[in-house]
Amino acid sequence: MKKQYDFRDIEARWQRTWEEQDLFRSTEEPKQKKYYVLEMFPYPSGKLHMGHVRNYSIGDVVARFLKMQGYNILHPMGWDSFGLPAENAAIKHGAHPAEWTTQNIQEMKHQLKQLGFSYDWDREVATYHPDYYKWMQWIFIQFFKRGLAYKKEHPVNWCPSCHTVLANEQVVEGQCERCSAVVTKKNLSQWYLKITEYADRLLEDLDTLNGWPEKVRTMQRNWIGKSEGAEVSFRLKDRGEDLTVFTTRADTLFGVTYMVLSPEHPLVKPLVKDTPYEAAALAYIERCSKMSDIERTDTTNEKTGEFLGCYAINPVNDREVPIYISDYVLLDYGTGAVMGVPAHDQRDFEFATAFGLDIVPVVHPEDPIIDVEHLKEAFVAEGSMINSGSYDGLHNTEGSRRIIADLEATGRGKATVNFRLRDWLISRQRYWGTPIPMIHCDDCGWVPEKEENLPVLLPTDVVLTGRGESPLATSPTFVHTQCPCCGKPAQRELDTMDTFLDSSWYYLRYCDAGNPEEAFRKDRADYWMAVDQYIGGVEHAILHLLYSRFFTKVFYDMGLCSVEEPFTNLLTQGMVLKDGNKMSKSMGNVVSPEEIIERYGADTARLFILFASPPEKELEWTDAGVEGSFRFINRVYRLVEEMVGVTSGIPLVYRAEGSDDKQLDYVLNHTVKRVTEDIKNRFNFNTAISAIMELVNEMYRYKELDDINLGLLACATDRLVRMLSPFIPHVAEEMWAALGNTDSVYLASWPQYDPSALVLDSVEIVVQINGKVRERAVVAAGLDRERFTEEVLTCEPVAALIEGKEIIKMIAVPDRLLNIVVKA
RNA sequence: GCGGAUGUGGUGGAACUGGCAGACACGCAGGAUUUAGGUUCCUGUGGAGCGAUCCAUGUGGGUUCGAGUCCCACCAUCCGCACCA
Repeated sequence: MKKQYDFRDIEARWQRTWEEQDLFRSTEEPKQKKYYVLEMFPYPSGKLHMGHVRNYSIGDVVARFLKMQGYNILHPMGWDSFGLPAENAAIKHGAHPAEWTTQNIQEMKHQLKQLGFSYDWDREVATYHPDYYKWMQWIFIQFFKRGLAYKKEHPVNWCPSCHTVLANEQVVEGQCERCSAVVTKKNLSQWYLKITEYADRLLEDLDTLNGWPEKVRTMQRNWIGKSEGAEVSFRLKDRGEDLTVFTTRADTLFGVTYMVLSPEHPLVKPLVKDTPYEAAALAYIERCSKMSDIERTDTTNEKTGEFLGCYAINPVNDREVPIYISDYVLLDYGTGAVMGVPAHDQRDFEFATAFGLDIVPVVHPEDPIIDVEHLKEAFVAEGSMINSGSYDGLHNTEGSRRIIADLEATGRGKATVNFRLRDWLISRQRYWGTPIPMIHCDDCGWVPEKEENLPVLLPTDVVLTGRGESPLATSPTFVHTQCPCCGKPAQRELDTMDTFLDSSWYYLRYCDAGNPEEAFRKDRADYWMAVDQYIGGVEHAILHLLYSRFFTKVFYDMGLCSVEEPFTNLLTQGMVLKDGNKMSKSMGNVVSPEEIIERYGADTARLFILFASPPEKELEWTDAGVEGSFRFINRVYRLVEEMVGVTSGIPLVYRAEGSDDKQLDYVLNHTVKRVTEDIKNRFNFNTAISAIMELVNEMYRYKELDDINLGLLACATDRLVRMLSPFIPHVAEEMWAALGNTDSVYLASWPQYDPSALVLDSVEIVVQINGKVRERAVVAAGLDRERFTEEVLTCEPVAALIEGKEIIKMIAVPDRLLNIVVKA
């Protein structure tokens, strides 16, 4: 151990040693309790940013701590390596996306190693590797075979100038981000996964995820958006067809005064064909199709629409109501059609007001202040039914039930459930993704590639221009193939998969990475799954986490794994800020991990990040704070360096004799207790570190005393280094070795505290008069309520305090306080 | 609009079950060491007041012997969803 803290030497040396010893390699040990720590794998965009460092520092503390607690740890890392940035870089610089990606992976892997994270690199996965996407394709085929993948027409954002499909993020204010042409819509046949079939389970099982933040669970609940109601069929006047609507308010059926269809509803054009209303309706539809989604869904818009010149007949009272189209009705929710009840729905109220339609109240409020006959806004609360024939007088929730039952009896309606969640559109008209392993044959339709032919390799002979529909179409070798069914000439699917598929099962691949025979062996997945602690940014609260849950449930149903939920505990870490703002190139406030590692070393970077803020909160980056963490490491280093000289050869046993010994003994054991609990129960690394700082301060005080107990000091030093090792592993390793240990501190056990050292002889307590602190007193610890009160009252200053006062009552909390309530 | 969170010194944050508000650190001030600066070590540091004391956890109420913590109302900021019938 050098006299000076030389982080460059220390960090490089120990990283090499760990690698040589294969220290972080994990294997299945059926007899040992396991713990799977997972951090969200990065997109290899170039270099690590501070958000990554924070994410992985948190995970590394958890992994190293639980390892020392005796768990068999799985702590893997990999690369979410398909995606648009690589493709864009390729178009821009002419390099192949694979080259760009591989280079970035190398760079970032190097940085991760520089930070000393305890990853089992033998289990590294990269989604762009054929060994990985082979199994991605296999999984897709299983979904297809189970009826969970299907094709459907869907409009995409289309830039008429670039002749290409744009992702939503590439559309800026309705214009192409590259050429500013006005973006239009184009219908393409695309693949979907039937996540809606799992909507109920995805919703219900959220209740079992107690280890998730409530915020994330709520976000998922809202995203799934279950609503219970009924479908009601209205007959179209003078036509044989029905118009079916979805409503959650069947109780308001008697208040229907009009109907609205979404402009894109398939019934609209037939209804107006060759009528005087056709021209206006088509013009309105045209206008809507040109609006961006943001414009169209702006709730502050005035309600617009067109009358279609026809009527629907209300099944409950045979009333004829006019039919409109309006953009406030969405095609892909419910049936794409709505019954208009202006009295009890604010949107309908606005529409009826704008078009001069009747407003018929059918629910009477309990609140007499509201005049239902002259509403200023829709009345949406509960009440009793009026103007509703035989249902009058019923409470509206009961009325709703009865109306639905009666509609079911006459075949005019049925109770249904609707979800906000839509099926997952997974087709991407991109190159850099997993090819969808499907083949179209004129005779057999869509058939999957034979499993023995997987992977369907991503062709390299494509031309990336950023133009055209699907880049794979430019490959001369890819498109044409034979039908796996009948052997006739057939064409391959030219789209690739949404990269969210790749990241929906990578945590399972880690359990059996590199297996050439299977996506993952069941017994291995069963040993490691579920992930005990998942850590990542809250930006993935909905999509990634929902898709992963969906995949796990499908795998469970297929018998591929035994858990229905992939992530038992979830920690969403806060953002890293600088000067109160998110670090970004445009703000010019980016602090790069590189420069911090270069200047202070990885241990300082990790310590600062963990100390400055609890993990779920935002973290404000400050140079002074980094400086402080660096100073603390130096302070510890000097202390241990001195201790190595003083306590070498001293056995780690002691008896605390005097009050100074007892004080250090107490602080030491108390620190072990606090640090253990702060890490294990709360992930409050900041308070764990501050507790260690207090121990260090105490040790500095103690070592200067005349009469010191070397066994105690040696023991304190040993515990100190163990406790620091999850946070600052390199320097801890250096100190650990200097203390005479030959195995890595990673393999050492986590210290235990001695409860008897925490029992104090006496305690300082507080004396309150009427709840205000008036005096302090020292009394024996561990007294019962009566003896405690007696002791305190006989203390001299306390006796003086209450002299001449009339005591009404006393509240005693032994070992803490005595509150004396006196007459004012 | 709906849902969720947050609000404590000059700053980051602590206070876990209602029981000494401000742990730990940053910053600042002073002292020691040093030729000097830096480093290191020590001391002090919420505000007002000479003082005993008083005032302080976004604001206003309430419950309680006692409230940063529990309840009600409000304000501010952030995040998510947003014409979902």
